[in-house]
Amino acid sequence: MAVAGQRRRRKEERPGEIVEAAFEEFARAGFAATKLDDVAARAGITKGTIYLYFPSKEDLFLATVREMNRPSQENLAALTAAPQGSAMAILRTHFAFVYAQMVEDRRAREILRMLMAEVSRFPDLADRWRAEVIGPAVENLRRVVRYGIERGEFRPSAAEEFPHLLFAPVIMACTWRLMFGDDHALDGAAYLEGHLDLMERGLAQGEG
Amino acid sequence: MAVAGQRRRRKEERPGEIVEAAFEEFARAGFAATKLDDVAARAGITKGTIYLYFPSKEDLFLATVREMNRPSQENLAALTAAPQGSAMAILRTHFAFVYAQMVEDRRAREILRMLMAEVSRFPDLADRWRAEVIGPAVENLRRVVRYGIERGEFRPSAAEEFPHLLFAPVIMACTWRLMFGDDHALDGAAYLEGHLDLMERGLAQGEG
DNA sequence: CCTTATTGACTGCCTGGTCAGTTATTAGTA
DNA sequence: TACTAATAACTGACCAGGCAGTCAATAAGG
Repeated sequence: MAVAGQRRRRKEERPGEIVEAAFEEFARAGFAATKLDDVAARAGITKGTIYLYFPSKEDLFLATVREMNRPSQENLAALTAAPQGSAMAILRTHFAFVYAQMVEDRRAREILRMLMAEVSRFPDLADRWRAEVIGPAVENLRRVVRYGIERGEFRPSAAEEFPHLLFAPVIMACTWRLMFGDDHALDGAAYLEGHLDLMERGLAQGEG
Repeated sequence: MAVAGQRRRRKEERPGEIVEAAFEEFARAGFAATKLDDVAARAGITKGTIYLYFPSKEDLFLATVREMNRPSQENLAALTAAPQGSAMAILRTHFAFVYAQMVEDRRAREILRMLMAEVSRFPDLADRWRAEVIGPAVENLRRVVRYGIERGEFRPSAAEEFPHLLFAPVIMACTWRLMFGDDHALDGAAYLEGHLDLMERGLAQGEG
């Protein structure tokens, strides 16, 4: 067995390790300012090795974003199940999960930052992200709203056309934390509760 | 009088022209990827001239962000006047203005993008922005919510602690447009109307 | 000993920043 | 008004350093 710190042949693990290191560096410095030497150092290899697995810096960036998106894509499937019970209860569960995923988890936030920063360099990346991740998420949310309306639980509202309005506080919290850091983050539990409360009142059938 | 296209001495106008050109380039390419030669070309001068007015690329970036923030800062003052009439009416006017300012105006959106992309490089920039621009805006919104509660128009809600929740759809629309382009922008008027409608229902005193 | 994953020194290009020189402008003089 | 001198805004050629990408040499594994 090879000694740690020495050269080892690891064809299988390398790409994942490189992407992992690349994510940290891209998130820290942005695409242009990231040095492949630093990525390599973080992965415990040298720059040359990166080029055995990725043809260019741009390709490495693309691979990184795709890889980091995978968990949320996979989790989305579970949420698309046929709704039952109170629509509001579904929304509660849904948003509790989404908060944990997008606001609390640093990686998801950093992906948002990276995409926003680099869309002009990779226009098709944003398109794919919308088509594969965001679009379905919006559609899923819309389905729950419709379900609530059919059930007589919700009134008809703009939330049916723009489920984005319901999702907005998540993006707000995400952006806030990205910009002002963990120290100034909005209090997670209270904020989520407030979000759900306002949403419930906003959507509810009421006052006759 | 000097002929157009020839060298001219313009000590007064230069800084503004350079900042203007820098904004376009920074917005297009981000901080690291922006070339000062391009900025100079856009401003109709050469790189050397930039260094007569700004000591470094970083200083130019800072000056650019500050300059672009100025209009929204100045407009904010006008909105902080003593509230009167329906609180909801104030919110309507307020958000109509904010939409025009932040969602429709490309420059404000690009500022958001630039700040998000580069905050890690300029931590004090984010701090100042929060202290000077965002903080007062949140406070202003909170004042209107309190006014509405005192008036018996609004119920007590999380919007008092987190006015962010009311502002969130603006950030959402802003972010959406930044990422997916003008072609996929959310329909401005209908979206704003939906935002206001949900907000009104969410905040309103009602159902006894 | 053969294969191949990995290295690390090397290249060429790019770009932030410099500075000696150039030219428009203004002030001074007649 | 015409000419000259002094000033300083502006230029552009020029470094110096950094970094993406290359490749011949090396060493681990079978």
